[in-house]
Amino acid sequence: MPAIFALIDCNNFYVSCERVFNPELAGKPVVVLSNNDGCIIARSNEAKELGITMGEPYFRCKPLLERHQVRTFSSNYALYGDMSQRVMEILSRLEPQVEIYSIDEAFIRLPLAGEETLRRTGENIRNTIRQQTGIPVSIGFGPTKTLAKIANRLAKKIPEHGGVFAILPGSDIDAVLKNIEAGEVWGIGGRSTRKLAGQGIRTAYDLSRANETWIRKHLSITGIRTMHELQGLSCFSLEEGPVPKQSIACSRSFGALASDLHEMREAASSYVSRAAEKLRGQQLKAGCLTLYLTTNRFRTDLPQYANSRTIALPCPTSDTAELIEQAVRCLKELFRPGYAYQKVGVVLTDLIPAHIHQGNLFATPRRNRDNLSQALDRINQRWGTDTLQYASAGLSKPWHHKQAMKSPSYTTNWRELPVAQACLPPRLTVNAHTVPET
DNA sequence: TCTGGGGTCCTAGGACCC
DNA sequence: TCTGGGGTCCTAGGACCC
Repeated sequence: MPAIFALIDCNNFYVSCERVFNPELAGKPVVVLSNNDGCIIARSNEAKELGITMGEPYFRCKPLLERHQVRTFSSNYALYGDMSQRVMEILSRLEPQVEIYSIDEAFIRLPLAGEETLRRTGENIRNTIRQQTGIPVSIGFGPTKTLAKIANRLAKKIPEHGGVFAILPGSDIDAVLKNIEAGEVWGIGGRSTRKLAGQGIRTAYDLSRANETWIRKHLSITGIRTMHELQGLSCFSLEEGPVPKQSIACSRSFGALASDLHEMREAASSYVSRAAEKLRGQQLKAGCLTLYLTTNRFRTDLPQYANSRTIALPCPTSDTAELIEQAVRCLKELFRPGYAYQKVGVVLTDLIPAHIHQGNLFATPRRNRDNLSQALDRINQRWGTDTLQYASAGLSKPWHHKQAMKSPSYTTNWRELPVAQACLPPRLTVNAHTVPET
């Protein structure tokens, strides 16, 4: 049966999450900053209109933000992650075939139908999500994922579409593609855009009619797929169910540049702990650990150094202590005194399911500490991150990143629940903020 | 002074095998 | 003087995504 794809995309997702619990932000310019309050990663439409660009360093646009009284937030991933889960659950209730593509996007696949039917389906999804979470979404339909992405962009960009737009097979797709720049196409980044422009390929339409041999040579097989998708030939299928991860990483920029091995060791231990927690959360073990460190590449006035080291673990593991031990070994090898470091990070790879036990003939067997890890995770889930942690991660954490303007974790922390006030009879106020006895 | 973090896929080239 | 062909695996680097 012929099918059609739809892309459901939350509008300005992080900003919308902040607005759900802070209605006075509606209609005002709002931005959300990256970790460490480094740069802009989400903007409300009002903020976009002020000319604030994606990825712009905060310190550079700060005067503009202040001049226009733009409400500025540090990123609050506990909130965004939880809101995302709610949106995806609703979508999965409404539609049988769903692929969660990112924190704020999902593809669905549904039987091909007429424009009116699709519009009604789209509006129903849009209204249900809006009503049950407060998050506004846009929906684009298309015969391929790439075309659904373009339809979504148009649903968002042109207010007359009311947040839902369909590109139907058999319709005048070329006319739509002629108004889309090549660089706006999913999978065509900055480098490819420049290469294409050199060949006079400027629009999505041009790309759909380009010379395949040239595309194959300069944009590889992925470019060919994108080209076919623009022609309406589906090359990317719907990935349902969780796709097993190839790697799990954790890294942060320091709040201030660090040149002390002891501080770096604490940070590395802390990131390893987080990565190991994720690993166990997905019932995986890692066979390989990479540690990397780098100075601040923007500080050209300072000496630069970046390096990484990868080691195969004696046996695949998810044990925090063991991973910390290996990471610290790498760190000591990589660390050079005399540099101001900006970041250290850890990547776990060669992931295998935790229930597979592959021994190593030459390694000294380790005590199985799965029970310890489980207890650790349960305590931290129940009482909050880092209630219990390894001492090597340090307590004062001077390297910790900035997060000066974070909103409360409204939906994931009992102590930060929003306060609802009912003022029914005069002078009687009910404060519904409850904190469980601990 | 201050510039994020976590992922995926593809390719070319080297090393190695028979 | 002459020096194959076919294949795999690994890695680093590039490009892209949100």
